[in-house]
Amino acid sequence: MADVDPIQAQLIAARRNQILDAATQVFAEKGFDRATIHDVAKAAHVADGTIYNYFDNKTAVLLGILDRLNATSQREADFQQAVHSDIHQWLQSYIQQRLESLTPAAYQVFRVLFSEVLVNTELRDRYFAEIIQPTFDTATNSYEQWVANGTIKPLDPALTMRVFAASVIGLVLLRLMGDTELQTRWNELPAVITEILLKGLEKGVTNE
Amino acid sequence: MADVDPIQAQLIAARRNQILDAATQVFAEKGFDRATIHDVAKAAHVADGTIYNYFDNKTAVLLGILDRLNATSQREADFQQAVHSDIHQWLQSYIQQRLESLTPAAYQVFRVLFSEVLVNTELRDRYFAEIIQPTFDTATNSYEQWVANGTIKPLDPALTMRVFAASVIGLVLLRLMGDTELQTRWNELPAVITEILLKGLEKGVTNE
Amino acid sequence: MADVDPIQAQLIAARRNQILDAATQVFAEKGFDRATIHDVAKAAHVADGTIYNYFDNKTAVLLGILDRLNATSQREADFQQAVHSDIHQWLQSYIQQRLESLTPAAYQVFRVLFSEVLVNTELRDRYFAEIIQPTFDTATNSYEQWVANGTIKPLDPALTMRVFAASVIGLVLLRLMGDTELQTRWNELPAVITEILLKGLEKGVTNE
Amino acid sequence: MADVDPIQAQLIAARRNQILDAATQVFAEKGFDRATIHDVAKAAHVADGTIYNYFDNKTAVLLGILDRLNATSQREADFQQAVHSDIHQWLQSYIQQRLESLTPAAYQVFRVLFSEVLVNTELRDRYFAEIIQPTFDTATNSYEQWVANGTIKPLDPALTMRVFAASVIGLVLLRLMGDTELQTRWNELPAVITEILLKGLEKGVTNE
DNA sequence: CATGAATGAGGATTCATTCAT
DNA sequence: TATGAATGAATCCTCATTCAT
Repeated sequence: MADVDPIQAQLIAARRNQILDAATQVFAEKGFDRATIHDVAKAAHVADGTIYNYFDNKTAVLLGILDRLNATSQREADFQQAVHSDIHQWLQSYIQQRLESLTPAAYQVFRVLFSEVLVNTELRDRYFAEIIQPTFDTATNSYEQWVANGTIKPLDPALTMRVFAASVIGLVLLRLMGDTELQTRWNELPAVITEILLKGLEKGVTNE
Repeated sequence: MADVDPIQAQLIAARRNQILDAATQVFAEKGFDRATIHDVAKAAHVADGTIYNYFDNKTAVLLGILDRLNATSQREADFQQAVHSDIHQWLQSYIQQRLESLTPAAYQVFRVLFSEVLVNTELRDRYFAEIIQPTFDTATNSYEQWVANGTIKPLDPALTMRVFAASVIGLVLLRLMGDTELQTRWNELPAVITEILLKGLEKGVTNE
Repeated sequence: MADVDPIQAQLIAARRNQILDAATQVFAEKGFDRATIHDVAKAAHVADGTIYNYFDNKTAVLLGILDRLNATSQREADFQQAVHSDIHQWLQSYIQQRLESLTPAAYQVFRVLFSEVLVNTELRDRYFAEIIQPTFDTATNSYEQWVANGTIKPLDPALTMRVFAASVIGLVLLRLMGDTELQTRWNELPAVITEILLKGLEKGVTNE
Repeated sequence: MADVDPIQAQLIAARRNQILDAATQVFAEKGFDRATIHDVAKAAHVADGTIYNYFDNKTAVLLGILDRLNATSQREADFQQAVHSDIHQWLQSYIQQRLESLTPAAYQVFRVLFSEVLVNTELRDRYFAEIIQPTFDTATNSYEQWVANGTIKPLDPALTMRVFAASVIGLVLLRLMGDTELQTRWNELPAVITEILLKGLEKGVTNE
């Protein structure tokens, strides 16, 4: 009952992650409801009961996946702060991050999360409050600075950022839905998106 | 035992639709797996067993929802054909249709469908083959004509159309995820999207 | 509501038999419980509900099969009476009747009946009281006459008759269980049985 | 994860047998289909779900009963081998075994088995291939030896052995059908059967 | 009488969760 | 802590039966 045994804590964290990795995989393949705790336990190479030493119940495992994503995007957001002064850099960085960081593992996380978020009010509220909303707030902030800079058209920041985010999220969704074209040409996308989005926004280009 | 009694057929179709309406509602609220046949039956004001007079099993009800969507988008696609000659018109029409036609009922359909499609391989394949792929094929076709017309930059058609579609689908997804900003300002979007997307694509504007 | 319209009565009887024929077939193939009323209705080329115009419930259909068998064996028993004076004739007649009359249809009746009788107390009691017991009583009666005649060893009549009956019933059972040897050589059996049973029973043969 | 933990294995076997005992009892009383898993679980003093830790489904429980019978008769058959040289001994042994070993428990097994075998093709095939056919093969073999010995009439072995078996099986069936006469005088039967069957078969007696 | 759609009780099966070892 | 057998509530689905047409 040592309050904080660092070795112990690391072991616990490692086991939690082992279970979350397995759960992500399994949930993505079968969906949260069709996947059983037994499936997850098997994939994590532990006994069914062991899962309950680390999570209160099946739903807590799902929230655990969300929490890890949350922590990850927090770290990424912090990183963002530093490079948001220039829209070109920011967009580049944003799209790179969102698209190129879509490793097979992350891929699965979104599969599970999008799927559940759509039909699970509680999860939806948490996901929106913890991940989406902060992202928009930061982005909108940056956008207003770029407009003030005079580098960007003074379109409505909230809606414009949402169109930006939507195009990226939408591409992820289309890929998750099985679009092979996107899968094979994924790394060509940043250039195309930047071309489409920016060339219509840069002040100097449109105003004669 | 008449092969096709038209009155009988209509009654059957009506009852099927009654069940599909209820199922759409219920599946959207709870998710496909968490919703029970009893829930659907109650919402449709029929007995549990009645569902099975019209559908082989619970999965068939879900596929029934997909089939109706399929029929609907088929009709819409036919309508599209007529007005695709001009990109302004087409984009207007496309975005209007996708965004403004998002009635509360359609809204629910997408909730269920996106959620399931993400984690259900069979459904994903059907959805992609029957709805997404044909849409892309038609759109890519139109795009190539506009490029030939000289009204549009010669970007890669496949990827460009996907960015277009993604921005619309992404907005739907963000709204389904509970973004209140999008919900309240939904009808402002077509103008914003058109502004962002087109101004970067029209040849005369960017060149020179 | 005519009390006895002979034409009507015949139609009703015909329809009842049509249903019982179908039920016999279906019950024999799937077993009473696994067979559904719908199965029977389909086989009888009537609607499900029609069956309930002729029988109170599913069990009553089964009892209807028993009743027909009952009537048949009653007629056969009456016929027996006439020819029971000589054991050779009687045995011949008995075995012929039981074995050779095992038409495919009758075959199915026994399948159903044996199967259900074994695990259905009510049916068992009725079957025994209405068919088996009377047969034994008649047979025992005859046997005692043959003993009095001096043509037969004075073994215990009740047990001996049961061994006789058992050998016949047992052969039917073995055949119902799928013994192909019995199936192909079924008509050789009367001779073999008679040889085995009688040669050990005829007084003159065993006593020097 | 030891491959075979003998203690564990014994516990599992014990629990399996506990369930099979209960199932035999319950199936015999109500019939396979009318008996519910809940009935079996209650009789076995376990929860419904526990049954499924030991058997794939309800049918597998029935097959488990068959398998135990199979194992038993295998052991009995081995025992038979030793004493089959003399027909008197063999018949004595065979009838003793078949009739006297009809304990109340075995009694129940036959009730279920006969009942199901009659209307379940899959079970019928297995039962015949695994139990009946081997018995006949062994018996026919012995019979041919006795004929060669000159102690027995050269009747057709296959049919004769079937008449033998049929008389025993038939008696079991008659008893299962509720014949009280057989029930109370069961132990007199071996003598009667032997008398009837053998006296007609022994060469010396009939010839001359 | 014949029909067959509607009913809903009943039952096989699954699976999250507990807990003794 | 790790285990996995036991549990029983929950759910899909079947099917005997009814009844309006």
